[in-house]
Amino acid sequence: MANIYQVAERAGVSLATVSRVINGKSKVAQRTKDRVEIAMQELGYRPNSIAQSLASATSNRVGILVSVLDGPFFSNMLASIETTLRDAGKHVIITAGHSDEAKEKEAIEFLISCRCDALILCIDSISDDYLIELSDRNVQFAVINHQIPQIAERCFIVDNEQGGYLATKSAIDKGHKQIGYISGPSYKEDARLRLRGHQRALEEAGIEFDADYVYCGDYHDSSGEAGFDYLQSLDKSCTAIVCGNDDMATGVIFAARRAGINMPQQLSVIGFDDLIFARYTYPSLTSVENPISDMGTMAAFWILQTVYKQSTGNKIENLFKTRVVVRDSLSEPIFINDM
Amino acid sequence: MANIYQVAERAGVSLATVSRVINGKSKVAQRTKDRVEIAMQELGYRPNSIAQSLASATSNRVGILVSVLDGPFFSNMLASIETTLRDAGKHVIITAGHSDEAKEKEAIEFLISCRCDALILCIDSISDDYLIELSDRNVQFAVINHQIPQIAERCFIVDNEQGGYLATKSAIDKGHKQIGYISGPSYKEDARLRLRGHQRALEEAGIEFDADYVYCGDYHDSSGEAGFDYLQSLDKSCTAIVCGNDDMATGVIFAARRAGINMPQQLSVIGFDDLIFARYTYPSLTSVENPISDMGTMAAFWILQTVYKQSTGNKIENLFKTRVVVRDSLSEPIFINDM
DNA sequence: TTAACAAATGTAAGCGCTTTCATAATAACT
DNA sequence: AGTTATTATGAAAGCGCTTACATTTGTTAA
Repeated sequence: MANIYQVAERAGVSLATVSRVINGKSKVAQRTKDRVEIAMQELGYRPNSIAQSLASATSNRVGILVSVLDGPFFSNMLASIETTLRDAGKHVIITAGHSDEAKEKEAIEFLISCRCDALILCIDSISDDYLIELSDRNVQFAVINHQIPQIAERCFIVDNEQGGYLATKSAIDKGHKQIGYISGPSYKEDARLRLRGHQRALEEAGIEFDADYVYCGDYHDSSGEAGFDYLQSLDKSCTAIVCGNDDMATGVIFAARRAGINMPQQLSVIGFDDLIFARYTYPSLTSVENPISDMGTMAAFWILQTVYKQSTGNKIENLFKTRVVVRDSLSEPIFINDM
Repeated sequence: MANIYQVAERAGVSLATVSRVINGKSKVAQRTKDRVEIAMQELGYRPNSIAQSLASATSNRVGILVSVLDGPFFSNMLASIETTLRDAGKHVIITAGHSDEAKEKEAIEFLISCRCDALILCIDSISDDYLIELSDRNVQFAVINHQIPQIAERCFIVDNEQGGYLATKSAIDKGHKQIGYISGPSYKEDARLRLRGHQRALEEAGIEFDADYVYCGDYHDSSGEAGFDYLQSLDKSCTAIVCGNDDMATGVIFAARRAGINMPQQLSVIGFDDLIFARYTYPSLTSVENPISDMGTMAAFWILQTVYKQSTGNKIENLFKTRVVVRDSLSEPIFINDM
């Protein structure tokens, strides 16, 4: 493949001029520019991005760390990040951290050693301190789904409290009063915030919060099943169960069907994340939309503006609001007299 | 970050020697090697992969083209490719072609201009001729899910005919005789092969093939619904419907439930691909496993061996067999006398 | 016409490595 | 010890660009 010298020779200019027309920064006379462009055309020239990177000390690479590559949660986000960054001529290097602190750190170091200009991190297990240290080391990065006050401007998060609030409120609005809640693990900030939103919705509706009606799961469907069994065992059974995520909601639906419960007539179920399969469950799952892919795009914009000094014309928002996507799993409760 | 000169200076050797210990190819005396390694340690040195690429004319990049990044079909494959290649120290650049010929070509050219050493292509719309031309241009690439006789050794495909055969056979084995088939679009090779497998299974069981019981869909769930409606309108209604993929099978399940049909008692449904949501449908979907992620891994191995001359110790297989994953949507038919 | 300045282009030094070839050090022989 | 075959190391060119600086060309005003 042709290189810059050959283009320069063919166009009868020096290689510096060719470089100028490639980068379009400094001024080149229109006539010379045309000549160079024709020469590039004729030779099928493509700048060697590796040489460009070496010479300019900018790799045009952005590293992405997600906990898992497969699974529906991140793939939309990856897709939108990739599109945004590719349009800006950046390459994306994707790695998985598998929710393990050592692996996450290793992945970050890998991305740094790839000379990424910036990182987008969806971390699970890494401490805030490590990230703050990274930021002190002058590593450029954005964080998705995790709030760190010291570096808030580079954190992009969903309003989990609001999501939890909306989920429970949508049940209350339908007339539910006995509402169970299956939470994610309490060491996770998002799980705590969603639960807090749930409480606020109850409070606001004048329904007393009863900790017995909260089951603490682990975000996997099996704990949804366990949570359902637990909630069933209580004195007053719930007419609705709000879950910290869709996986657990699926577990609830499984277990409830196994128990011969009619949904949504006897039991409404609400999830969180609105994953792709929410529409495939039966009944199809009402869920709180998690705008993870918008957050990815925003993080990409932030990087383009902050790191690459490109003005994308987008206003940077750090906090994303949720909304409830209503499907069949939520309906008015049926009150059966005196059971 | 330290560079190779600083390491050389600290270790009291020339940079050539440092380069040798980095690459581990040529011999270096143990004593010098130790000194260099200590120096690298002390300086926290990491070779600059960009400079390495430029000097060695190997980018260590592998480009991946899939039709869509989101969606469950490719994400497993991406994950396994990424893992395999990263373990071998290669970077992965991922692009999406969106099932559009122009975009797919553009994506390929993008990957080439990224100086990828090799490509893994999951193409939808690009002609064989273009790929053969690519291969003549000496571009190294593997193709997944598409068979091109002239370059068969770099094509990794699933045995679609066998998959179609197994799907229908599993219905026949349960006692079904009236089996409808909803095919993917006939311009797609995989759709044709799956249908051919279906025919073979019927033949083998002595069931006469009736083209009326084949509906040609487009691989989307809406065409599953349409296919169901069509098959219902026929004289003899089917006790089982075999579908060219899971999306259409989902459509069948939706439409059948809307029509008040009990599954699987009155109707068995079989899909193809065994996507993640197959277990979330109700009834959960029996489906033919599509080992797409194994094919991805194999393509990665092939590249490591062929392009990078690393012996991975894996035997390269080009054809992948399928198996049926049995779930609730398949059962014995109930024959109702004289309806 | 020419001095004074701006705009366009060229020159050349890197960027941090790999790799060929030459040289120095060591080992293995008479 | 002297010669030759091996092995370890160093010197230097080059990968294809970017960019600071130098030089040339073009433009304008006196």
